Amino acid sequence: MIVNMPVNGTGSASSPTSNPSNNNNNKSNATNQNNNNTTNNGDYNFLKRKYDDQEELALGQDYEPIEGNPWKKRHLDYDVAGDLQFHLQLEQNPGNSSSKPPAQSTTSFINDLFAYDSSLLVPAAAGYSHCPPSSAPLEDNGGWTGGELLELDHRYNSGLQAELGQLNATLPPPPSSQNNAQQNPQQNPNPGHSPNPNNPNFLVPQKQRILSAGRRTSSGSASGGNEVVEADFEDKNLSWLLNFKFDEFPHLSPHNQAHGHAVNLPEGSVPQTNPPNSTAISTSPCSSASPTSASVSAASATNSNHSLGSGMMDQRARSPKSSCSNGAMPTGGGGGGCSSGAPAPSGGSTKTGRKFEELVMEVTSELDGNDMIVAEHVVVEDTSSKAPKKPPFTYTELIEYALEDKGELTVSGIYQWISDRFPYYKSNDDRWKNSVRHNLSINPHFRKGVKAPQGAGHLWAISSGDSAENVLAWEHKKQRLDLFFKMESINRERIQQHQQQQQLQQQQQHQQQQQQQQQHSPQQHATLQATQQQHATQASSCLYDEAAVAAATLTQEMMSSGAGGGGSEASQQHHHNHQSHQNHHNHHHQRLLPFNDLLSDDELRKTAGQILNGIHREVEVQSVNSIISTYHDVLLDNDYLNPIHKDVVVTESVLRQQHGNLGGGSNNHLGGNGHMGGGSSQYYITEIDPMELGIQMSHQVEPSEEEVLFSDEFNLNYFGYNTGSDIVA
DNA sequence: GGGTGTTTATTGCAAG
DNA sequence: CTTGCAATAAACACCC
Repeated sequence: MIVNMPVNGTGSASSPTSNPSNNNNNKSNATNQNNNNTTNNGDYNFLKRKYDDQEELALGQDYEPIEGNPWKKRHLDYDVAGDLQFHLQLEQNPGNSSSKPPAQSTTSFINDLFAYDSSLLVPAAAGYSHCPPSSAPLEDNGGWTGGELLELDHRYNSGLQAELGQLNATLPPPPSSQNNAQQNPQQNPNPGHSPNPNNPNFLVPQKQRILSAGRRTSSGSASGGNEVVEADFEDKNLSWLLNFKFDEFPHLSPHNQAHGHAVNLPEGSVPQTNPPNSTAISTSPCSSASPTSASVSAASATNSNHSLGSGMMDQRARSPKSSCSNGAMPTGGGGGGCSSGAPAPSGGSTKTGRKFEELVMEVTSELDGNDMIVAEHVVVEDTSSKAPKKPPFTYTELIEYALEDKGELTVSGIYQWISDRFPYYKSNDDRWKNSVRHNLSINPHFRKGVKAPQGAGHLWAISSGDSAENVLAWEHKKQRLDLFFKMESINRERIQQHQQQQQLQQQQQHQQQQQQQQQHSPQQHATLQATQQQHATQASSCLYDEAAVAAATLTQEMMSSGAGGGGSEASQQHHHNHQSHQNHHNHHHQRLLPFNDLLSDDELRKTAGQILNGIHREVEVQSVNSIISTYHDVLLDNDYLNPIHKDVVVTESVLRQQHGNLGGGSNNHLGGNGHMGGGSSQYYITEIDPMELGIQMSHQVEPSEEEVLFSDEFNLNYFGYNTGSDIVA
């Protein structure tokens, strides 16, 4: 790894990493470092000692002061030797000690897509049924447990990892003969240049999804996928998608949003109304949505060859291993590990056999409100008899949520934030707090800021990281959190419905019995009434489980912050009466989602372009491998952005000739070579001439059909092997 | 003394 | 089986 971090004239405040004494594990030295930190306002130990001796960053060189989370401009380039050089530059001076980065352009864009996401997911497929209907009795193993969420996350990532593996094969070789990248000699005719921006295949998946995202709902049956899906016709070069324009998606324009970005729905989709069965969809508690997600050294977090990062990304990619933290964690056990050390480990079961697609559909169709069949499959979990379940989030995530939400918090503030939202951590057992402190210390993702105004301790914040991958990674995490509360909310709603049904039945029975008892003893009637009252009381106690409290807290906080700016820590702690807030869910959702920092069309387009182009040579990476893993990991892991079937893309990109219309198309630039096989539907370019777009096709000589079909992993993945298989997420 | 911050060690799990 | 990670426990030191 070769890292070059030139100083860019933005101050010379010292940093811990510039202090050689920090590179040891001597405890006294560590303490000294802390002392030093506290004397310097901009001296954050964002690169912790644990990793100092592991990373190969030029620690002796000057680092930028990270005070105020300055945006850093990362630049990737090759040096004369052909090695990748990682440049880190400040785009602007840090303003003050505030941890919130000033710019949210990228985030805003991602937020658009994120909000967009809910309308992109495939409606519930008819016929699947893996859960008891809503009328089923409450069961302990029903509902969405943390394990399920993890499972969902895992399956989601696993599928994308496979996709990533195929995509990697399409990446261009590095400029030199070094073997630090996966190479595909068929690609990138200009190996001497920066790797990815000129490689259309590298970019297409994202563009493709976004393109289809904007038009999916108008496609109708285009995603049916009955027809034989054939390899993309126009070579492995999918640069035609560069024609993609955001102008086609007015809903992505901030000018079309009255108050920030509401939940954007693609054209033709039904605006979300709060369906009778739907519940308050928790907005993100991290409304600020600062794109400061991953480690300041995102490269470290994504470089598989180094353990510099704490594994935020890895953790996400391997979320199942966090199963020890979910509700299905093994009970009992002893000692450390993932066993019970937490306050109240609860039982529960996982549904590992459940298909990811089903899970996604269940969750997301609640968002759409279009298919309440899905809601019928969401099982209610009666949590009244159990201690709060451990949330399916790692301590790192919890801390990150807290810090992203509040910007800066003391340790006690982090405690408070977590315990406010997760009653699991309300326990008197403070062992988890030790873990929180431990995480803060060892995880370079968190940085210790200035001393707290009062009391002991310091303010903690997220280490800066503005790269698109970090933004997307954060969005992914945020979505997970939203998903968690969402499902808990749904679960809670179901409990209520169930109780209402029960009460209704009881009332009916009561009336019937009353009629009957008019002919019998009045004493029996009184006994029956008492019994029914008792049941009703027990049922009502089911309402306020962990999720209820958490969701209520979030909702109230969102409402207050949306009305008058960010509330203080002390103002967030009202947990009651959450139901009343649900009635105003939609309004809150629009108002409170972090879409306030709007961009102009040009900015939006530019930002989108940066993301789609792999940040265009400004990717924070340490090697070509890192480019691959970083970019793909994040973008693909966040594939929820555009889970659109290729058919939709092809059809709506005017690349498909309808059944029977093939052949003889005068606008077919590729003529008869467009035939991609014996299938009944064929893809070929109709009106878009890549050359007109200034796109140089990778094959100047038309390849053979077989070559086109089988030489490109991307096409195989996206256009060859997925016949009729809808990509759900 | 309690809160905070750091470090080390251990354990269990999942993935390779 | 190895490795990496998260969770947990514990010790220690500093600060208020």
